[in-house]
Amino acid sequence: MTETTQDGSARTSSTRHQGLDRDDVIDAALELVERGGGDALTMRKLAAELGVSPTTIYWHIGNRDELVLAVVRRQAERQAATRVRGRSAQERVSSAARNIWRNALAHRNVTALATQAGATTLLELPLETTLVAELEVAGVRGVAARDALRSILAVIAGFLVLTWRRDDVPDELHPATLWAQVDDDRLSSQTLTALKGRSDPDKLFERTMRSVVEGILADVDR
Amino acid sequence: MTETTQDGSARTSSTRHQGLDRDDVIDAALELVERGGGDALTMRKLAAELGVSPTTIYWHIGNRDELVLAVVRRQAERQAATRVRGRSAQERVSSAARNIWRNALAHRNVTALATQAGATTLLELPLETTLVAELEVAGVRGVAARDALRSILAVIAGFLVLTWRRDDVPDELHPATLWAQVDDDRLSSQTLTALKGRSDPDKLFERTMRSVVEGILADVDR
DNA sequence: ACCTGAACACCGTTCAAGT
DNA sequence: ACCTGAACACCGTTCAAGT
Repeated sequence: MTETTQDGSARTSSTRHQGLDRDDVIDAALELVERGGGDALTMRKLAAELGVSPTTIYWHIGNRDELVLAVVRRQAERQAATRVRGRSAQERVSSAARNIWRNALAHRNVTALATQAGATTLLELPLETTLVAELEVAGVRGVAARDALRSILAVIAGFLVLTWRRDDVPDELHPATLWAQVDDDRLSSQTLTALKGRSDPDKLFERTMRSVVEGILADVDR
Repeated sequence: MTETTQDGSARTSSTRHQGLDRDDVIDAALELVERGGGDALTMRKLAAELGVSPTTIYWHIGNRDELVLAVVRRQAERQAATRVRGRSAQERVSSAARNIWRNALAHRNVTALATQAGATTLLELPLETTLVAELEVAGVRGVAARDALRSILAVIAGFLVLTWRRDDVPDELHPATLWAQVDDDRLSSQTLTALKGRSDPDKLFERTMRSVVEGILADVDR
C-alpha cells in the first residue's frame, strides 16, 4: 500500500503520504473548493487527493467545520489589500465597497462556502477595515460607521446571491422563465416584456451602491 | 408490518401508510422544513414521519430536488397576498418591499431552502408582482421597472443573509467578536467600540431601502 | 396503482491498532 | 508523532419484487 499512488498525477511540490502537514491539507482543500465548490470538499475526496487515508485529515485538522474555517482563513490571507481609488469621499467609499464585491466574484466558490459557514466576516475583515477607514475620512464615525458598513455589506451580499443564482439553476426557475408566465392587468406590456430579460448585474450594483452611499453621506451633515 | 406504526403519534388528519397521496407528502415535508430547516428534510426522515418506506416518496414525488420545489410551491400558495400601505409612491413601493422582507423573516426556513435551491422567484412571484405594480403607479416602467425590482430584491436578500447569520453561528465568527480583535490606526476608538456592537436589522433595512427607493424614483423625472 | 426490501455508492466521524 | 482499517450511523437513489 505504501508503493501505489491513486493515480500518476504529481500535484503539489511537496511530498505526499509522509511528511504531510496541516498546511498541505489546507492548501489541497482550498484547491478542491476552487475547482468544484464547497460540495466537492469532502474528507474522503481530500484524503484521496493527498494520497492518504481519511482519518489522517482528522489527525491534522479537527473535523470538517474546522477544515472549512481553515480554508476561509487561508483565502483571507491571500486576499491582498487592494487599492482604493477616487478623490471624493463618495468615490472612495464606493471603490472600497467595489473591491469587496469584485473579490467575491473572482473567488465565488470560497466566498459561497464562507457565506454558508457564516464566516464572511472572517474572510473579508481586512477589506472591511479599509472600507470603514474610508468612511471615517468621509466623516462617518461611531455607530453611524458601523451601520453604514453593515448596510453596504448587505447590498454586496444581496447582489452576490442574485449573481450566483444565474449559473447553476435549471431554466424553469430563472426569473425570466417565471415572468414569462405572468399575466397581470396591473402591469404594462412593456414592463412585462422587460421582466423577461436579464439585468446587467455590474451596472445595477454600481447604481444601487451609489444610492446607498449617498444616503449614508447625506446623514453626516445633520 | 401493516399493523405497527413507528410511534403512537397521530399527526395529520389523513390516514397514513395507505391512501397516502402527493399532497400529504408535500405537507409533511413542509412541516419538517419549518421545524428543522432544510437539512432536516431527508427522504428517510420524511418517510419515517409518514410511516412509510423511503422508496414510497420516490413513487409519489420524483427525487429530492423535485420535492424541494414542490415544498416551495406550496409555501408560495400559502403566502396570501398582503396589503400595500401608504399614500405616496415612496411609501407604497417601500411597503411592498417590506412585505417580502417580513414574509421571509416569518418563514425563514422555507425561504432559506428556496434561496439555496435558487427558487426564490418561485416563492415570491406574487409579492414581486405587487411590488412591480406599485412601481408602475409611481411611473417606473419597462427596463427601469425590471432593474428597480432586481435592485430591491438584492437589498432584501442581503439583509436576510445578514440576519440569518446571527443565530446558528459560533460566537468566534460573529462580527462583534472579530472586530474586537482589530486594532488599526485608521479607525477611531469610538468607531472600533461601535463595531463591537450589533445593529438593529429592521431599522437598518428601512433606512437602506429608503435610499434605494429614493434613487429609483429620482430617475423617473429625467 | 401503490408500496417494500435489499442494495449501491456515497457521506462524517470514532477508535483501536500499527510504526 | 503520524497514519491506517474497520466500523457506525447517516445520506440519495435504483430496481426487482410484492399486493
